[in-house]
Amino acid sequence: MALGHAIMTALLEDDLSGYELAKDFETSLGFFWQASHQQIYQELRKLSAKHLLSKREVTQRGKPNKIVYGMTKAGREALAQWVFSSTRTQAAKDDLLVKLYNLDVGNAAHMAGEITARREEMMQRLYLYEKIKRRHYDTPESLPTRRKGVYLALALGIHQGEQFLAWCDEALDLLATIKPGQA
Amino acid sequence: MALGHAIMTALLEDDLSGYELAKDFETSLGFFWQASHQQIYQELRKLSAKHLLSKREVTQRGKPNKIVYGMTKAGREALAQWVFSSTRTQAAKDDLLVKLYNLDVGNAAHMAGEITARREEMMQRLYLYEKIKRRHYDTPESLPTRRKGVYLALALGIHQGEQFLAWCDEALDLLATIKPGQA
DNA sequence: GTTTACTATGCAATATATTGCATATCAATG
DNA sequence: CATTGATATGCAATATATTGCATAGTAAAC
Repeated sequence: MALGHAIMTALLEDDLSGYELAKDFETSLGFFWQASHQQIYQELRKLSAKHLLSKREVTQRGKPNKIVYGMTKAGREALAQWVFSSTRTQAAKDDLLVKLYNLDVGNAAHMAGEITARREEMMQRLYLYEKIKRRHYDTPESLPTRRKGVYLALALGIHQGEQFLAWCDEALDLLATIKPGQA
Repeated sequence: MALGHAIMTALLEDDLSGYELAKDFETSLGFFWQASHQQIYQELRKLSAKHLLSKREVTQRGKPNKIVYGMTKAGREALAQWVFSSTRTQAAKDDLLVKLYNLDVGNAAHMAGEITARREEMMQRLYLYEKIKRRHYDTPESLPTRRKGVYLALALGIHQGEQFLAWCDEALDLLATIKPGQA
């Protein structure tokens, strides 16, 4: 139940409602673990049923009331223990790669278009990563321990992003050599 | 139904049984899309129910009979069309990154162990990738179109793998600075 | 003043994935 | 000769994820 652990991780420092969590997942931890609001709401209910999270309703003016979740002692313990479980590498399942296996003269231009779009997307994400890095994680050695971990996740995102850009360029070059009428 | 498309892609060149497909998925396409045999068998039945695959039973001596699947005309058309659908980037969901957000002095040594294991795994995979590349994809510009696509997938795997190794080294260096008794 | 966007949560149905188990034959290992 | 491993397929149950829809108030835009 990795989503549960991702949610608990996000709740380590702040108590949040499902809506706030869903927003959070679009940035920060969500860079590495995406989840829709439906998934988050369901998981929150499960986790609080297991007493890993506490819930309390917060009355609001002008807005619907929200249900704010927070970690319980049991939750903190379960999360801390989970870190010690061993997990294997998971292959990144990306449609783009399956599509590449289907490359032919007829779809080469479309593939180049998709790769260009991905490149653009990644550029924007990298810009954001770099901004966060410069602002909060400039001198990793002097960070408190937990933030060193966050820095490492960010560093992986940056490295992989940069390498992805380089790959896009290589791919676009090679795709450009594919002309209709060839084998 | 991306798994279905991955399966059809694997069946483009050869007709295969579920068992053979499951083996194939451990190498080649499976580098980029993992699936268990249960998933594959179920998906095969669905695809043949939709007439995207044909099935025939092959009697064997000394082994259980196998059911061999092959692409139908409808399957080839559906697959070719799917390539033109647009798909977004999916964040790689990796437990390791969520765990890193939970880094503290107590689990730093464990995290270093996991990263070392991942590094080792990746080294072996890279060795395999490089072997395949040298043997079959040495001069990408002169490959037939479809194999250019496979080459690009492989190139992405190699680039990302190499960058992952570099990240592991950085991570292990930083983790080594975490000593019990610090903040 | 009506449409759109944001806050906030949820149900229901379907699709996809994982885990555990079951069956059956043959070949090789110990 | 009993166990293990490879070949070959499958059911059932559960877990996880996606899609579409529903509700409901406020604020800002047009």
